[in-house]
Amino acid sequence: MKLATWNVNSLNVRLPHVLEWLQAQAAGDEIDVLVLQETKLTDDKFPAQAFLDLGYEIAFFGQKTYNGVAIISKHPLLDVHKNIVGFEDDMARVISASVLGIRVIGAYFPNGQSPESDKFAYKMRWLEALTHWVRALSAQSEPIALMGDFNITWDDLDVWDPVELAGSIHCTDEERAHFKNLLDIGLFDAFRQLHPTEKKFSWWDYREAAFRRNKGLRIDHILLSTALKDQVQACEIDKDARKKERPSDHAPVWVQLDING
DNA sequence: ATGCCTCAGCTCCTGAGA
Repeated sequence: MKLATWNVNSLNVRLPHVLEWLQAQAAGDEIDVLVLQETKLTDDKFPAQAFLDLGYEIAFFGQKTYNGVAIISKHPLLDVHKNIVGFEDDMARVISASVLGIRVIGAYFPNGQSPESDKFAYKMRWLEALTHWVRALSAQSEPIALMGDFNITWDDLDVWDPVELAGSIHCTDEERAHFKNLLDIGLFDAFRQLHPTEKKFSWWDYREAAFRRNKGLRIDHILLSTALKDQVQACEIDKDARKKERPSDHAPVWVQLDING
């Protein structure tokens, strides 16, 4: 079973990339579940048919201009929820479903802008609510796959220049403390589990030729319940997707699990 | 140059992203 996450920065612009990527992956082990962030589409504009034509089921939750999330799945999507249950939010940031007995959560974490801003305070409240909700979910029997654009680096290995970016957004102690709280629920970082010392990034700024100079961050993550630890076979960041014409600023991340389906 | 690039929208500039 292969799970993936990708912040596409406008599905309207990136739809051809996503379809091409799904089809290219299908040459090996196909993607079973893909969660998307920053679709930037209201639900009436979601390109549902394109995914249905490839044999995928879909669930989506969007809004105009900003945010917007979706789940694309080869298997039935059961018990779909939009946003963090129990947290009032006027932004479309989370969609979750049960897929083959796994509680899949696709999330677009708030950016936070800068530690002094109101947006950072919102990010802290949002993270608090997410952790509370995921903790409640973890008390149930289903293992969890929390995937998406976290907008948080776990540690300095995830940062191209940890000295220059120390204490800046995505790298603050407060954000990383929330990341640790999520792990403490009983989740592990699939990429780091398989690549303990590799400095690899999932996002590069469009500006300053950041991709060419590999000035990036690893902020897109797949956290899995520890019950799945022995089943993890591979986890990679597909940097090639960032090399395409008109790419998203994020690369997709996928994990292969030794589970039927 | 966080004035750098990209995207959406009450679109020819502005706000936001990270």
